Amino acid sequence: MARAATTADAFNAVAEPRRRQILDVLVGGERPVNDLVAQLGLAQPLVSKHLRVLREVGLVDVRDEGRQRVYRLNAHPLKPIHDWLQNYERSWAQRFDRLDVVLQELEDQEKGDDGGDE
Amino acid sequence: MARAATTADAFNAVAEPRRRQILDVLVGGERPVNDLVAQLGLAQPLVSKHLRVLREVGLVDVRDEGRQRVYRLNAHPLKPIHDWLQNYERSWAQRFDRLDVVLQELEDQEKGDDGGDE
DNA sequence: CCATTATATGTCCATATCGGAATATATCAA
DNA sequence: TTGATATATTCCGATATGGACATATAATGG
Repeated sequence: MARAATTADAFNAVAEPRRRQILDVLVGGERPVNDLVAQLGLAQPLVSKHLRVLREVGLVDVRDEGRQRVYRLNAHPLKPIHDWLQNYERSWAQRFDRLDVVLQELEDQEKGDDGGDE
Repeated sequence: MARAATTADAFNAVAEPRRRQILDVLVGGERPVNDLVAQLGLAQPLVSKHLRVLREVGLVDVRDEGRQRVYRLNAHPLKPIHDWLQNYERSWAQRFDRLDVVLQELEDQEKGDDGGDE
């Protein structure tokens, strides 16, 4: 077996930076392919292929609008990623027990502070 | 160019399910490799290889403890993923404006319901 | 019908994957 | 030293990628 298909998962689909860029544009509202091509400065076939992957994972929907195809974001499949991350949120918010970090922490607290930990 | 290396990113590293499983175990505290092998039921070399990837991305730290190597979670590299997702959180929380979805929504509410969305 | 615009698909290549099997390395024990 | 235990690395094969380029499909306007 090789690496899981990019279409296997939102995890896999979103691992590709261009694909993330595409979604980032689509958060601003639906767009026809050429808009994406222009905004991202990528070759049109590339964009189409990335859109295919996103579509297969359900991250975008398409609508035919005359000779254009308008793509629209559907963020739902991202939720599992978010959910998975929840377990770890505390881990990067919380201080580590490595000595240097702990010292930093103490220093910060001594300094008066204006916010507890978030 | 082929697909980005798994070690390129936390995004890429975490796209692999087993790697996520490993991290999921490590949230519970540091573990030597064999513990992971046992808990995950994977071949030892496989686990070692996945751990290498996680190490290269900085998601785990290692400590030598006698003849064992104890791995410890470092969730920091996951933060970029979380940050990226923030833009989309509203998108799956909010209701969509597609007619069918809206109707569904109304229906569900009328029905009293015993399960929201998953 | 033909040309043009908008998008999708197919072919090719270099690259890197995950997993399995075998083996290397390292530490401890007798 | 020899052996056992714990972990890492190497070699292999099947697979699929992203990108470049060429081409197919589809809709629109003469």
